[in-house]
Amino acid sequence: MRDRAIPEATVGRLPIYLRALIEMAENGAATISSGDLAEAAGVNSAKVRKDLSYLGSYGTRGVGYDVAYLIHQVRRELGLTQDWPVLIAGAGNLGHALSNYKGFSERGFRIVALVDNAEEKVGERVGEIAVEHIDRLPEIVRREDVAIGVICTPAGAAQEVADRMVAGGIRSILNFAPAVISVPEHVSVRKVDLSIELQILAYYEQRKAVLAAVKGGRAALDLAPVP
Amino acid sequence: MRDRAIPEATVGRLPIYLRALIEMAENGAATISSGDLAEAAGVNSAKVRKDLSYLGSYGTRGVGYDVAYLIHQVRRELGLTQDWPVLIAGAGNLGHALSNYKGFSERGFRIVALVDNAEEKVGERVGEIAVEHIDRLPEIVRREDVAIGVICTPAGAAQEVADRMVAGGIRSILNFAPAVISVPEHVSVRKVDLSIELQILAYYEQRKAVLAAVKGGRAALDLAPVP
DNA sequence: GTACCTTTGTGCACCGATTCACAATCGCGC
DNA sequence: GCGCGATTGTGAATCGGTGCACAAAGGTAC
Repeated sequence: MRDRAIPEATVGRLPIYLRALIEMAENGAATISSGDLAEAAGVNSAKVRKDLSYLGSYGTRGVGYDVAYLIHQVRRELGLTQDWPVLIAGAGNLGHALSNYKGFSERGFRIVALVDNAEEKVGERVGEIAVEHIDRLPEIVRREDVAIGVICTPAGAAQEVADRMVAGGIRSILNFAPAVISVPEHVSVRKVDLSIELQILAYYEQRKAVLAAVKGGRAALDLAPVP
Repeated sequence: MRDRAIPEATVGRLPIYLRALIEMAENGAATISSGDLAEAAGVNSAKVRKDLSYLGSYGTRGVGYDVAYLIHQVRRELGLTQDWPVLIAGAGNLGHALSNYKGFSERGFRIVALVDNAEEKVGERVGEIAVEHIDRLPEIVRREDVAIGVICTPAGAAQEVADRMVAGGIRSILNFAPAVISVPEHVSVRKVDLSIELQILAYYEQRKAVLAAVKGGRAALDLAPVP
């Protein structure tokens, strides 16, 4: 288990473990068992152990994992030992909120620029930084060595902004616009669609209502006629 | 294929198809093939067909799917034929941004209340609504028949807010706080963690750098010593 | 009415991820 | 230094999801 390439699903959970571990450390815990970490992360313990085993054998049988050491290893694996300069495109509601979001800076993501295509927004101050025009994107990317871009524009502008980010040299994109964007092979994209999450909840909510109706009697006829 | 229970992965894609279909409809398309829909949604066509087959056989061989009819069916399946009143807890940056977010109302999610525990925020106007105190949550939920709650508080407050939501009668929660929350069996939870997404991008970004270094020569020694 | 073209719906093989279950291993107390 | 209780690390079974590939079926042109 000592080569590279961690399963995608595991990569998605490492940040959760990391958060839990940091909390443990703050509470003064020196070691933690897979069971306790699993509880804190909301998964089962076998998964925790298998996930952590991809990083190496850092646990001690009969004892658990050294919290501080494990934090270090997870950070290293995730690439969080360095600072990541981030550029946000779109100075609307969401762009503003993300620019001010403490959770980013706390984890080593430094918002170095907020760009927009609207002239009237340029110069507006948002927290520490001022909105710049999107035309200056390539220059900013070069100056600050930005690798990660965040798209907070309306859906219609998303693809064009993505293209400009890629042309400017950005290699990873987090897309909040409700649109599918396409990028070259070498660029990573992740998307967060706020309304999709609500739609998924609506589906299960509706399902609960339907099931309750069925269980309640009459409507069961629709599915399985009583003999 | 005519019983209930759609695979989770499919449920997650239906909103994407829906968005693409609505765009098609606006562009005047009457029918669409699985191939075209796949392209618009960024998946492959077999997946589209299989996903849609869970809703029923709504396509016509040799032709494709009727756009308007398919929109109706997807909406019905997702439970979007009705309006969903939504309550947001936490009037910080993110709470404000989400309250104003057009994407919610466009899809039938009506923000009926924004609550916070800070007295000084109560009364503050955000778009159409005014911030109310979280103590009034149960009353609001009853009055507006709220089923869905959104948590936009700091991590420390998330569990307590979730508990209050559940106690107040909310049955689905979308959690933006970077914390794992636990709720009773009958409550659905989905979480969106903004900084986790960036951490995942950081991982792949770092990996690309490592791989490039390896390919570039020297560093390959770390992994596979040249004989 | 028939032949051809297109596109759906789905059986099947495959793949990654999850979970179980247990041997291997550690620390500790005596 | 030995035995016991705790906990890891991982094979193996299983599960859900993906994608290929093709038969079934509708539309169209002549």
